[in-house]
Amino acid sequence: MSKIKETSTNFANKQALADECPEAYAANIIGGQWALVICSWLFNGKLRFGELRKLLPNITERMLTLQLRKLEEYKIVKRTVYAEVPPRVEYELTAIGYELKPIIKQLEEWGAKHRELSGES
Amino acid sequence: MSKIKETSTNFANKQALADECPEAYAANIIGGQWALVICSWLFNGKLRFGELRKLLPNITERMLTLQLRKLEEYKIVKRTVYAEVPPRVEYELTAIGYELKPIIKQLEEWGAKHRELSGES
DNA sequence: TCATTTACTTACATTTTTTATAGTACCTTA
DNA sequence: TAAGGTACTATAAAAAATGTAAGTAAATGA
Repeated sequence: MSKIKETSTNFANKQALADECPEAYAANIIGGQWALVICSWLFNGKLRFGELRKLLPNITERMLTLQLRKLEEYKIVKRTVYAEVPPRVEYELTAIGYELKPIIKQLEEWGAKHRELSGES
Repeated sequence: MSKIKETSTNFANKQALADECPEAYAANIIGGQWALVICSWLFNGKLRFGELRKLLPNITERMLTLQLRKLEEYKIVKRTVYAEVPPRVEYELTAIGYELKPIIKQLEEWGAKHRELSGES
């Protein structure tokens, strides 16, 4: 787990910003490299660790683990472990996680539009 | 300007993700530590460099410059330099930049709600 | 006994982002 | 002549994020 240095200026700045600005608070949570994309896939329903890995071809197991752990910590996803061998672990969005759907959808639309504009100029 | 190493795996991953997922594309653009907050302030109208610096008490001049340059590069903000001494530079959102407003507003609402949930449990 | 499967974990290396500190140019005003 | 204000730039360092490679446990089937 990537430990954050709680004495760093960066940590203090993030805290202060998040305290004042809910959008910065939100960005800290969903801001990793893969978090939004993981959520996007989970909007369609539960997925196993291995399934997610296949859907995100370039992600390493380490990064997938880290991102899922972070999302779990913030209660965006729920992790269910089945006592089987080989192990089976399923990930699904929580209620608050699912509420990201319209936001991500809008972000997608904005991104597509922005790319179009940039491509033309 | 922070140069990106175009031979790194990280660069390739970001590219590939952004190509396929508009939300990842968007996240790359507005994903910096201060970008969203800068945009938030600019929704209310033009601001000078020094005004932004005062509104973001902990930001360094370097970071503010970097973030503004990035936002300018992606046509989110427009930079206007007045040929005066001492210099005056104004920043304002472009049309596509302004279209982030509803998204950021929703993010704020989501963030506030998430924080509330986390505080209670 | 041995390989197989799955979801990790660990140690380490590299890359990217953020912070720190000290400058600079320019004209105006004192 | 000197100080002051504005929006920066240069350089270095610290911190954070991401990537690489290898290893682990535990039951099952061969």
